[in-house]
Amino acid sequence: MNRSRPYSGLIDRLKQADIRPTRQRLALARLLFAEGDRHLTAEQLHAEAQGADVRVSLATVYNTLHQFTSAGLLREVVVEAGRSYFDTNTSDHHHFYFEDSGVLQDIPGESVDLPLLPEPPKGARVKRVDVVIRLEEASK
Amino acid sequence: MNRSRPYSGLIDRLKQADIRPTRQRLALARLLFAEGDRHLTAEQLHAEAQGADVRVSLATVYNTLHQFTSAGLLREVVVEAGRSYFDTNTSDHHHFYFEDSGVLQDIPGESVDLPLLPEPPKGARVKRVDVVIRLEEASK
DNA sequence: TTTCTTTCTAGAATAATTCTAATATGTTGA
DNA sequence: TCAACATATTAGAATTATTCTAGAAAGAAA
Repeated sequence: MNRSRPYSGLIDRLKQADIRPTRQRLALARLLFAEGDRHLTAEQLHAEAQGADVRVSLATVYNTLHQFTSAGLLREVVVEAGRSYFDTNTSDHHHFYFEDSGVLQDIPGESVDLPLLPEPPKGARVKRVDVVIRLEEASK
Repeated sequence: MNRSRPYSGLIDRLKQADIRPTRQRLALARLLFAEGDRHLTAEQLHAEAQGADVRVSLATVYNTLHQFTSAGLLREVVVEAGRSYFDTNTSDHHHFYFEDSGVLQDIPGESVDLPLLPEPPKGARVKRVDVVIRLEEASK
């Protein structure tokens, strides 16, 4: 990464996705994509932005997350009613979900396979397969 | 099923689950378990109850669905942020989700296997594995 | 610049769900 | 059976996550 132009890569990334690289979209993109794979809710990203002195409204956070998702820069993962996580890893992969803490985590590698995927019903096409392995404290 | 004692089986089922078979719980159980596997939201069950002249409040529908779920009579399935489905099939199985219509459907048989289930992280135990195959209209 | 379009924002609105506290029902023991 | 207690039910208020609205601000184009 080039420290002197921290946004240049992101600007291109947004442009390629046909998303105008505005101040707040860039700032959010930076928080999201700066390092490693992340799984954040809108509230979490909003809080993180506040902490980083990036002033964005929650509505913009939602808008941006949805735009990024439609553009394929993020993937939305639903593991709990009433809360959406946005995953910066858009490749084909699955998740561990720690029910006790609410943490969502990628399952590394190709360690889950679905060799016997059933035929989709007539007239329907498979859009995506979601696999969530729900975990709880071993002591329970 | 014995038509003259439509509740007797259900009463036992609730009692075995340590749930007091009250008027409204029985009525809801009847709607839920009368036939085949079902996937309902609280709102849907509430509406169905109204239609069947069963007067229950929405709060009771929620309470009852959660009690049944904790007792293992139902399984909660989350496929969309902000909406919970309750599945009367509690055996190990997976789902088709028709995104266009919001219909959730069991995948018959054991047609999905997970032969390479990854090791759960230390200190965690697998509580459940959820597989949702998301479908959309083939024409899209 | 000037103009036009898109984006951003605060705050209101909505939807699903949970909470509250008053009332009703079910259960138990005399 | 009925009194006494525990548990359920209810309407409506409260909460939470999210979306909508409409005016202000910023970006793009000429």
